[in-house]
Amino acid sequence: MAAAARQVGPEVLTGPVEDYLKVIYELASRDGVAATSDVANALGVAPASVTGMIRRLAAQGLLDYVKYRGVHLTANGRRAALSTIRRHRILETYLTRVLGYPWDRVHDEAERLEHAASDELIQCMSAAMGHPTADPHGAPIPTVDGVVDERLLQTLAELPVGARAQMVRVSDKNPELLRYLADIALQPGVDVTVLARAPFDGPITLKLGSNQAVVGATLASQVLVEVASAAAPINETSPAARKRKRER
Amino acid sequence: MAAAARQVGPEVLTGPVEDYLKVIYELASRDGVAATSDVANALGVAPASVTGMIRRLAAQGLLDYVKYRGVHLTANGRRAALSTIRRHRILETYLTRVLGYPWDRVHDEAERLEHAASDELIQCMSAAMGHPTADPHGAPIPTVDGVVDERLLQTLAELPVGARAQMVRVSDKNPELLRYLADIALQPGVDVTVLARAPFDGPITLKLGSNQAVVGATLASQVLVEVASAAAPINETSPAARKRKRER
DNA sequence: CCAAAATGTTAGCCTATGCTAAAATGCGTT
DNA sequence: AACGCATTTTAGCATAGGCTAACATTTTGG
Repeated sequence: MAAAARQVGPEVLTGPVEDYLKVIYELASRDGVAATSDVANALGVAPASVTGMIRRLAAQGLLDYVKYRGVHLTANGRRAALSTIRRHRILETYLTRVLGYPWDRVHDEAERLEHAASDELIQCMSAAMGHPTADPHGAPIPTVDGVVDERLLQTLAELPVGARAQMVRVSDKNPELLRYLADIALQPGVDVTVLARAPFDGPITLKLGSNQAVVGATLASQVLVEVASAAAPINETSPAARKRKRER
Repeated sequence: MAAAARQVGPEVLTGPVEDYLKVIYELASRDGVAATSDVANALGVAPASVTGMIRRLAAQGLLDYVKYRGVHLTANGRRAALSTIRRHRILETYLTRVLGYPWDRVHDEAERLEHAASDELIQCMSAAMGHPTADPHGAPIPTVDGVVDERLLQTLAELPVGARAQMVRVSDKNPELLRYLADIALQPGVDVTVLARAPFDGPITLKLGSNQAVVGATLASQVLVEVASAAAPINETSPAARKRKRER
């Protein structure tokens, strides 16, 4: 037996196991359950490998598994997943904010470090930054006790012409996209106004500060925003978000 | 196949492989070759496991192996080992200097992170500290091109009464020892004078700044020092150091 | 409502790393 | 020079994680 390992209750989690739990958490928080093929796809492994791993994880009580029906995490599994996600996001934030690591590359680095960094170190880094609540891509950072903001957001593609919103979040997994977003200054925290939309999912014209940018529908659908209505309640679930949830 | 991996030429090095190369480098730089049982001991694995791994590493051209005669690294193996050691020591230094991580615990943390951190990240950290040349325990940090100060040092136990020296280095592997050294303020950089020595490897009385401390022979033999002669040549090899080399 | 397509699981295999027990080798001492 | 002890290697096996090919089940479209 080789691989680095992490304690969780009496159990020990290897790097690959942490990766499985993480993607299952993410898939299942969208759809309720994670499908074998989606997990395989997210991890870049064969579906058969996922079935094998899932059986081991179910035996360890980290997830519930009904053959042919997908999986979801148990309380233990969820706790472990959130711990890994916390490590990942604190690392991304630290690398970006403190070390000036380029934001399109922090993902890969954090992806490896998250399995090696102790919770104590992560706590150190978090404290050094004044305990940030979101990573550089806008993803919420779970607390040590596993509390995380799971509110659903609208995508830029859903906004009507004239809408004003704040850019909140984008996936950290696509370096080219991230570099482009940095180029046009469309990053978490900035204000966006939709100036025009071409029909049939055509390009969307945006006002970004004093500049304008025209973005395609593919890009727009990856950018999550929060409509700039006066004092939006923090746990508000928008109609569009509910719709998205049902549809997946 | 699981485990994280690192590129080195066309080859890929897993965490365990990096660990083997590291301890073989350290053992062989003392004795010329590393013995199977010493490697097994250093890594906490069975001797038979070492034999197995050694055969794979020899096949990959990372070390030279003569059955029953021990191993030493090839140029490739040495390069890989120094790269890992560099990562380890930069990490230790960064954790201590920047994050205030306790010096008796940086070893374990760095031991895991060294396999996950990219050379790019390590370079970032090194730059952020102004490219330090020694880690918090006084161990020299190899440069990116694999140059490292390999000069041999005297131990505190070897100093005659009246000698003045500078504490240079101590192993990072013993947390209790490190905590105790911090307690008595015997850390890299401080000046030490030997005030008295009891016979038969008895306790040694030291002057440390304005304080005194009495240490046992076991501790003294783990603390490496440099005699405070006026302007010691940097590559000087003391008679005592040569003697140590022969004896091992 | 049923057959084909899509999805998921099983069977059998591979590699890396580890272990124990037994056999082989090297070395210090007489 | 040889014997016995310490060291090292070999043989055989285990576990985690991965793969492909074949089989099973679910979903979907006619």
